[in-house]
Amino acid sequence: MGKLDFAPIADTTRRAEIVVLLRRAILTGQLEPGQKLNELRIAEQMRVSRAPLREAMRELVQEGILTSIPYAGTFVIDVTAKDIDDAYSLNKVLDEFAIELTWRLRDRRFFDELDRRHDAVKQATRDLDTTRQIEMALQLHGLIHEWADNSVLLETWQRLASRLQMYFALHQRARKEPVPAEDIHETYVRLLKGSDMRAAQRHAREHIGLDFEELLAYARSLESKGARADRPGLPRERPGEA
Amino acid sequence: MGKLDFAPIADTTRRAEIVVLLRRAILTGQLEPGQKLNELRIAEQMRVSRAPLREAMRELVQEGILTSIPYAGTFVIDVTAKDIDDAYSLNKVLDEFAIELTWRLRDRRFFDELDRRHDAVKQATRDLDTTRQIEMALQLHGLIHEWADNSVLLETWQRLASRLQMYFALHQRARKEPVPAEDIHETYVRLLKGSDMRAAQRHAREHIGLDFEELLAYARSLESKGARADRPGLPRERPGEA
DNA sequence: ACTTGTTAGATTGTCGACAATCTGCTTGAT
DNA sequence: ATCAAGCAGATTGTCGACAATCTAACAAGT
Repeated sequence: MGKLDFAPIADTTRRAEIVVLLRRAILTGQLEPGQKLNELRIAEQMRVSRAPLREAMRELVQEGILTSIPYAGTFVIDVTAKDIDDAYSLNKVLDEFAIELTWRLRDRRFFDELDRRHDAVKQATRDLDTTRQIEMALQLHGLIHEWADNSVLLETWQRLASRLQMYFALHQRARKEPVPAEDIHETYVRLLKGSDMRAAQRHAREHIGLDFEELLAYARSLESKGARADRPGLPRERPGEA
Repeated sequence: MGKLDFAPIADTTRRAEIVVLLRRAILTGQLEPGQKLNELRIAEQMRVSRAPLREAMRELVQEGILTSIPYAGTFVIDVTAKDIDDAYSLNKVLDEFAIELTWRLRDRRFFDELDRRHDAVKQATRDLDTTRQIEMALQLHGLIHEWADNSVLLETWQRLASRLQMYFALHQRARKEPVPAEDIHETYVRLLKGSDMRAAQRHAREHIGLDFEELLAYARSLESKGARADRPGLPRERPGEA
C-alpha cells in the first residue's frame, strides 16, 4: 500500500464556519471594541439558527476577544492601554522563551518558511493591504512559537496573537496614513538565521517594542479623551468567574 | 452615600453552573482523560437540556481541558508526558515573570493572603484531603500571578493551572500512598517574604521541579505500558484549526 | 476469507418556539 | 417638576423535536 498520509478533512459544521467569520470580523476591526453582538440579527444575516451561533460565541469568549454578560449580551472586548501594555510585556517573555526553544531546532525548512512568510509581509505591504500586512507580520512572528515544539506555548501565543492583531488593526484603521513602506522585519529575519541567540532575543524585544510604543500612545490618547458615550449600556467591568 | 463597593452578583445561568460542575469533575479526575462525554446522558443527569450543556462544553474546549471532534463527540483531553513537560517548562517562565512583576507590589495584604493560603494547604494536608490539597497548593502558587497586576498573565496562568490540577489529581489518584506530610511550601513562602528576588525565582523553579519530575515519571510509565485499548474510538490526533 | 453494500441504532448538529430577564417609556401620585 | 410603579418591546436563555452523520452489525458477492 502507498505511504501517502492524508490530512484530516476540514470541519464542516456551521459552528466552525461561524467562528471563522466572527473572528475575522473582530480581528479586522469590522466589529468595533465594545460593540454588542445581536444574536438574532447576526443569525439572520448568516442564514443560521441561533444555536450554532451562540456556541461559536462561547468559543470566542473563551478565546478572549468577546466578553459575555448574562441576559445583557455579548460584546467585543474593550481595549484599554493597560491591556495592550500587559499583552506587550508578556509577549516579550514568550518571545524570549520561544527563541530559546526554537534555536536548536532551526533547519532548512525553518529558514525556508521564514523567508516565505517574510515575503508575504512584503507582498502585502506592496499591495497596500494593511489588514493583510498585519496578519502576515503576526504569522511571521508566530513561526518561532510554532517551531518551538511546545503545544502549551503555541496555544498561549495564538491567544495572544488574536488580541495583538485586533489592537494593531484598530490602530491602523485609526490613523489615516498609509502603511510604512520600509521593511522593518529585515533585521529580525537575519538575526534568526544567525548564530547569536542572545542578539536575536534582544532584537525581538526592541523590534516589537517600537510598534507597541506607538500603539500604546494611541490607546492612551483614546482614553484621555474620556469614555465614549455613543454606545449605551457598555460594560465597565466584566463579572468575575467563580 | 456609603463607600461600600459590592461584588457583582453571581451568574445565574444554567450554563455557568454546568461549567463549574463539569470542570470540577474533570479536574478531580472523576472524568478520566480520553473519556467521551455523552450529551444526552449528562443532560438527563443534570436535569438540563442539551443547549446550555453544549455551550458549556464549548467553553471547556477552549479552556483546553476538553477536545471536540465533529459528529464524533467531546472528550476529556489525553495527557501525554510531553504535554506535562511543555506545561512545566512554560510554567517556569511564567513564574519567573510573575515574581518579577509582583515583587515591588508586595505589601501587608499580600503577606497575609500568602499565609492564609499556606495555612489552607496545611489544613488540607492534615485532613488527608488530597484533592483539596492539590487545589489549595495551586491557589497558593497562583497568588503571585494574581498579584502581578497583568490580566493577560493571569488568564494564561489560570488556563495552565487547570491542566496542572488535572495532571496532579491524576497522579495522586494513581499512587495509593498517602499525601506527603511534611510542608514543602515553607521555603517558598519564606523566600517570597524576603528581600532576594533572584533567590525566590530560583527556588520557584526547583521547588516546582521536584513535583513535576515525579509526575513526569508517572506519565512516561503509563505511555511505555502501551496505548490503552479499553476505550474504543479514541482520537489519536485532534484536527487542526483553520 | 475478504471485501463491499446495506441497514438499524445511537449520537451529534441544527432548528424554531417558548420562558426568563432586561431596558426604556409611560402613567400617575405627590 | 420629580420620582416610583408598572407596562410593552426587545433580547437572551432554555427547551423539545428534527435532520445529518457516524458506528457497528449483517448480508451478499467475489
